[in-house]
Amino acid sequence: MLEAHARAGIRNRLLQAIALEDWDWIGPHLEPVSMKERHVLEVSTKPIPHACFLESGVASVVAVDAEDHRIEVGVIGFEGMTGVPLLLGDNRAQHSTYMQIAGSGHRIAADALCGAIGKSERLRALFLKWTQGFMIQTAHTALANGRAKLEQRLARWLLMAHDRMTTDTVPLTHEFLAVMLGVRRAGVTVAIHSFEQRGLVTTRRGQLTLVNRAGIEQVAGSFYGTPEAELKRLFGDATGRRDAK
Amino acid sequence: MLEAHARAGIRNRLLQAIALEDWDWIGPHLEPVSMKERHVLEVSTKPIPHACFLESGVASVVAVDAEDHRIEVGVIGFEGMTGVPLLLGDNRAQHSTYMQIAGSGHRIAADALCGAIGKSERLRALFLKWTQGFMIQTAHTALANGRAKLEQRLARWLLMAHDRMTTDTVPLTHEFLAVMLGVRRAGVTVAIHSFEQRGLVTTRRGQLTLVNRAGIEQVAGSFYGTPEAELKRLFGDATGRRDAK
DNA sequence: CCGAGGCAGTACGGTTCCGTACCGAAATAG
DNA sequence: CTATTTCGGTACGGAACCGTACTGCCTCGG
Repeated sequence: MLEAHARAGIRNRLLQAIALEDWDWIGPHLEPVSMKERHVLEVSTKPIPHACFLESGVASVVAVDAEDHRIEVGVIGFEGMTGVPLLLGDNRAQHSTYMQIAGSGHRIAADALCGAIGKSERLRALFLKWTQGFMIQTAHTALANGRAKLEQRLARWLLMAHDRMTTDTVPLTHEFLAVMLGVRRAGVTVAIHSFEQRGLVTTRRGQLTLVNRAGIEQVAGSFYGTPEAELKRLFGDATGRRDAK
Repeated sequence: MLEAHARAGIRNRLLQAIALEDWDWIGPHLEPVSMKERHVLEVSTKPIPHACFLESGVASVVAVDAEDHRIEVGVIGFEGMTGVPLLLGDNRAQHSTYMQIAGSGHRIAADALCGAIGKSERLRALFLKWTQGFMIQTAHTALANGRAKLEQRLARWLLMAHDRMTTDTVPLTHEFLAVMLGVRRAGVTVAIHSFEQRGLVTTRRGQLTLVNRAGIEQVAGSFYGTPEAELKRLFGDATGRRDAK
């Protein structure tokens, strides 16, 4: 539960963008949550209990098929929300969603969210705009998966994670990066090693630090950037790609 | 323009699913269109003039990036509609959309569509349900692009096209199939040749006929089927995967 | 009926990435 | 402080697919 006066500390871009008149539909239903890495938000084929507006951390949306092939189809941070199907009138999760990098946020019960967007047209429009941004990200993930090389995809992933973090260090093992990208763990190791030798990142066991963001952007090329630019277009410059340091 | 009494001949699943009370928001604004292959419906970065409810034919939604990498991220036929961004409050096309297989349908001006979903809650819910189905398809395209082999992806594409056609013959060159899948033209040729030798398809210059759909489904494995099953779940058995013959 | 252009078949070296596996090093638990 | 687990580095053969290119055939327009 979060009263109107508590909005000041909010970092989530979607909550920030809620009009004052709409806040009462959402704020009182928000419940602060802190989530460790691998915390599960949605399970494929099961009902979605809550939507979550992240304040920090990064969530992964992972598509799964009947033979258990998996791949990440989207990344969500403080710029957005989980539970997109709820916005489209579906209460079942098609994909699995879990925290890839630990963080916190505010969750709202599925019913409360559906009620809110049923009451306020403006609120619904805001969330649907986010849905549009997320769809674009998924489409460009499909593009990268089909056309980009491993190094480009890894660079893209690191940049997307970095956009959603306050530090430059990604606390992830090669194994998990490999699962996200749908490639071999060993392939990730080699790629990271190459990045390191080029001075783009430094590594320690279980973590990786971006030291030359511009260089990583160069590796990713145009596979990174379009969804970020579109989010800016949809929401204004406050959201989207963070400037290189 | 299509009056209420003209609904009888409609084959488009979404138009069929419109409640009688809602028909007046849509029907009078519909304009019949016939479109050849490669007819352009939406151009990346430009405003979307119309949404289109297909009666026949297949449209491809193709994501493009700044360096002109392209790949198909979705297929639309008589089960759905083009112009998804309009439903989410965005009037710009992020992707290019064009007819891959010639067909006909009914189009509605962007303004009229937005007006209609603004007036009828039920109508909006219907179209958003389609949006959800389309998102699932895009996500599974990302999955297939990242994890499936060329033959599996080709099989998946043929099945998705077949679901949306009334004949078993796909009038496409290897070149265009290759563009959709984001692979070499020569790679498609070899894969089709393999299909042919296994008795799954027959080919002529510029066209390909499915003769053993079950066999093709076996090749695609679980990379095909999930979005189709979800569409069934969302809309009932009338839509979705067509039974094998 | 013939010429031009589009399309399919084939080839070949090269690259990327996979599947698998092994080992040492680093963190963690007891 | 030691034992156990997890993680990263490395290796190797092989499969999949690429980029490129050449050729012959089919189809359609004239």
